[in-house]
Amino acid sequence: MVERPAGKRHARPGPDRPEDDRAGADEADAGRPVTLRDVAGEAGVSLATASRALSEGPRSVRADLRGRVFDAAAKLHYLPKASARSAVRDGSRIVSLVVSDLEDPYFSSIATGVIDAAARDGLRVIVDITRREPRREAEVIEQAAAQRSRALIFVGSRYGGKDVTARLVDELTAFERSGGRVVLVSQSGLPFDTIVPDNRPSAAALARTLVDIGYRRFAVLGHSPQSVGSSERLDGFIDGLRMLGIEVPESRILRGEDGFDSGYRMAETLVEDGLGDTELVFAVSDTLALGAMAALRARGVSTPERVGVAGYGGTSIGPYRPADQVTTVQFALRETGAQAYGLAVRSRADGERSVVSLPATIVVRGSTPGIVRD
Amino acid sequence: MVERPAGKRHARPGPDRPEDDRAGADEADAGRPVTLRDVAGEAGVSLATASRALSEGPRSVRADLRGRVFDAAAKLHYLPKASARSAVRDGSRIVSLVVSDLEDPYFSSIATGVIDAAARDGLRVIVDITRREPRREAEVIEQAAAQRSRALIFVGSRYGGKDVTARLVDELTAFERSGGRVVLVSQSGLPFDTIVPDNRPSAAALARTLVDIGYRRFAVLGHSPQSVGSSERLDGFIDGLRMLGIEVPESRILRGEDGFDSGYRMAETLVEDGLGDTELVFAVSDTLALGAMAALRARGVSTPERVGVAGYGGTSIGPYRPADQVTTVQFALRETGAQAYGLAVRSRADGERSVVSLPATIVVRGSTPGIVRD
DNA sequence: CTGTTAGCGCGTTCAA
DNA sequence: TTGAACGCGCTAACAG
Repeated sequence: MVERPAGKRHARPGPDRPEDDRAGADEADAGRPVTLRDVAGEAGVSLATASRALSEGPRSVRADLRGRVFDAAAKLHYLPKASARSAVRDGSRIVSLVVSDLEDPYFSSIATGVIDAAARDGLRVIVDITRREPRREAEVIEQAAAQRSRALIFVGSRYGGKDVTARLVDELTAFERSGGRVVLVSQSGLPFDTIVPDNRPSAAALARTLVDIGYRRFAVLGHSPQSVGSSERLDGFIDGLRMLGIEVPESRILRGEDGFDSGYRMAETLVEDGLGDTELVFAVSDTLALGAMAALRARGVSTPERVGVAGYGGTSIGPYRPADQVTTVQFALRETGAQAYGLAVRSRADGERSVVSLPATIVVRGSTPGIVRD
Repeated sequence: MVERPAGKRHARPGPDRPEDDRAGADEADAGRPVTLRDVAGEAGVSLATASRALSEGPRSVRADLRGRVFDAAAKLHYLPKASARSAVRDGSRIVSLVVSDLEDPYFSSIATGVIDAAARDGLRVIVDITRREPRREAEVIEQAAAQRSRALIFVGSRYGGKDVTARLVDELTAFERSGGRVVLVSQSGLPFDTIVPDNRPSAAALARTLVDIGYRRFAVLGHSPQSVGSSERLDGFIDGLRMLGIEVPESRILRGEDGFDSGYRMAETLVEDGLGDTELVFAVSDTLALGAMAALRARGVSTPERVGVAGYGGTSIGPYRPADQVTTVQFALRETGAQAYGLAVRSRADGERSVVSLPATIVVRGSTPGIVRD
């Protein structure tokens, strides 16, 4: 299974080899990977000295020797083998990041934040994609443990049942036993460091903003109550309006799946049932909002002129015409990734858990030009 | 720098410890990572036997012992330490993937393909983001070599000068010396396995398709000639038309930067200079095409009715109205990632290089309804 | 400040 | 088939 020619293992001259072979260093270059021993030999020092010279730590090695070692390393193209390092140092310089779908801009932005932040520390990131399959999740958590990843950052909420979640907690706990740290993003209520979007307050803030620019009569498109996040946004929005003395009639609150088509259908229903005096449609996701916008136009309701549209998420903003750009609530996703990494590597007391909430920004765009009231 | 309490290293009882401690296995569980030795002890066999029992290879171990070892491993939650494995087996079960920008759907789709394909082999993928900075590129290639990554998949074309490219080749070659394989995606002409989009033929195919559905008079928006890919698409499109006996007048060929705004400006210029009998605007990227579409409308040119618009790339397709969905050339990006991985791990003769070209699909959408001619 | 030595946790020889 | 011993490449302890 290993392709290395047998019998070569002992071929390397021991430490007792003659010292006049400095000229022979080039010839021995035949394929065999360069080790620290080669560098030490080339520089005429011991392994320990070579190791110390090349290590980051406090320099306890004479400058000239240090220089010779560096030269030798450069000449031989020496690269310290990471696995050998972590064999003795313990803990690899790797972080594991688990997402359900890397093609979703939400996740790829967070991933970017994690990777960039880790790179600043010289760490690298293994990205795993699970598609929310519990089996796959278990697999990657186990692999991360085997790899002795310094941390495991798990992004995305799970809609699974109690037992599925319990099992996940077990697996993550097992990972922690292997010496790593766990950070959850978007998944709240579990006994690990956590970063969650503050759905409710931010949806309420959006409501206030919309009222500020003149909207008074609203319709709301929600989706699956299974999704904790989307319910929170719906509630937050409605509560936010209520605080301002505005009620959304029950007949103007629709629920369906997530997705463009679902938004389209819900908006169609809305129009068929009679839009009445509705001035703005809020959808709990941007995709839903875009679908609604398309349906409104298809049904002859001009938007944003007759009815404004607002969404939530801030991820699916293409370079389209201003009137098609949806007002939304946006999260600093790259920063979120960076924060998750920060949580993962910060020192903390044993058993201490942090919960940080993701700050949001209200982004007002072409889809809600506002209404001038007098 | 290492937090492990000093002095614990030699605390573990040697192989000469009494054998009646089976009941004590649980109590000794205090934090220390479980090693193969623990498993062997628990199962009452030697390390070698435990190792063989747990290894995938040809089973040369009695069934009952095998069972005992498995039970012990499960009981102790044993996870073989990857770094120790690759210390002796050589070669880690890790692949490095280098992209310039993971938030770009082009790259995140390819990454998804690579990660999924690797997962099927039980390999995991480290993703590095370089933002096209040569220094960062050099860094991650070096880290990948230190990590002994099995392969390095480098995605995206470089627009750097000759010397920058030469240095990149050197670094990648050094990586190969470290025992890994190199696969390039979108970067052609370098001495490694390569996957490239067939820009020219696919642009020509798009041209044929557009002629098929009735278009005869074209304008073309290109961008920076530094980008090899975009020039090829431009040439391919124009040549494709020429084969059908259609010439694009030089005055209808514009060049600028890439991006929405650039497309917008170029289309403005086009309108100001007189659109004439132009029936379709082809832009060498989707983003450019969307910008052009916006500008046309802003200038009162109805699209797709008066002028159709086509783009290239197929990545920036949001869930918008049909009329805003741009006809384009689309690549199977996930599949490309999977192919790149396949190239990376396939066995091949020494020095053999493959070049595979990325198959494209012409996607006709709302922005080019066609023209009925009689 | 330097060199010698002892492992890290595994897979894999070589005898038995 | 099994076990003892070796070594992968490296860092950390211990002497000099």
